[in-house]
Amino acid sequence: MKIGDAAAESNLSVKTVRYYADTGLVTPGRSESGYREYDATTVQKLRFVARARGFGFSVAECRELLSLYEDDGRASADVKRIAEAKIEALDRKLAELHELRDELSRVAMACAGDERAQCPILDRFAEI
Amino acid sequence: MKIGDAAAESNLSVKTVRYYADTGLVTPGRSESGYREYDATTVQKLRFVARARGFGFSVAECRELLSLYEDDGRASADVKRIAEAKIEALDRKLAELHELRDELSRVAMACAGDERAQCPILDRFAEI
DNA sequence: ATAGAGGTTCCAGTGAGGGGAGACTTAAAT
DNA sequence: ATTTAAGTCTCCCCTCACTGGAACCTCTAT
Repeated sequence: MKIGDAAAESNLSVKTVRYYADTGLVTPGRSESGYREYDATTVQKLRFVARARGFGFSVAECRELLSLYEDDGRASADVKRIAEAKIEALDRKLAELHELRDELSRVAMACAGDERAQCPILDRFAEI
Repeated sequence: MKIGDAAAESNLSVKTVRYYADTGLVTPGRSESGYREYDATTVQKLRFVARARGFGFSVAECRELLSLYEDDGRASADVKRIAEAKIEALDRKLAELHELRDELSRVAMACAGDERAQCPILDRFAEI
């Protein structure tokens, strides 16, 4: 199957699928005329990567997960370690964003939001 | 004051301060020899931007906030609107990350994490 | 006089693609 | 059989907010 169908079947854009081939994440064949040719296995890998990306894994992490996926001799512990590191990273990010959100919310609440110039939000950013 | 001191006083890197000058976010003067010259007002603007960036605002948003900060005739409503839009964006991001975190956590919990190949995490990504 | 610290410009790269040009191939409609 | 439309190819520039480095210049201290 050609790239357009492979993209549709994996819920990725054609540009993204081409990018994944360019960076060696998947290796489609080539037709005589030079078109990339995707077989079922390769499309399945694309889908795998699309889902892992959706879970917040970087392309580099997807590469690692994909090689474990392809490795019959893998240990599930290796996969779990990657997932747990990602969960911890998500927790850190969540805590940071939450704190930001709360302080911004506090400051915004104190702002009258009228036609006057006085503004606690700007004051907070300008704080000496 | 020269760029190194301005950077130190605003908790930014020299590279960042130069970038902000290149993109017109702040406009330092120039000494005869060509060095950027930062006065107190300009350093204060750098500090303002550094804090706003720390709150998650993009440089473009900082530009907008900075122009309100400099505008004596501003209405605090304009600032509040920007802040509330950012809070809503943060809420959306938080909800998304939280959902991700929880599902990843559920899936990881189901993984034995041993030397066997069977892995619910990979299964989840490979799901048909 | 010279060493070193700090300044200048410009170029390249990051992650993960998106947009578009110009050339080519393929599939469908006439 | 021909034409047209859609799809694909490579290539290059753009994003965001910087960071790193090279080559060169200026200032200060010894």
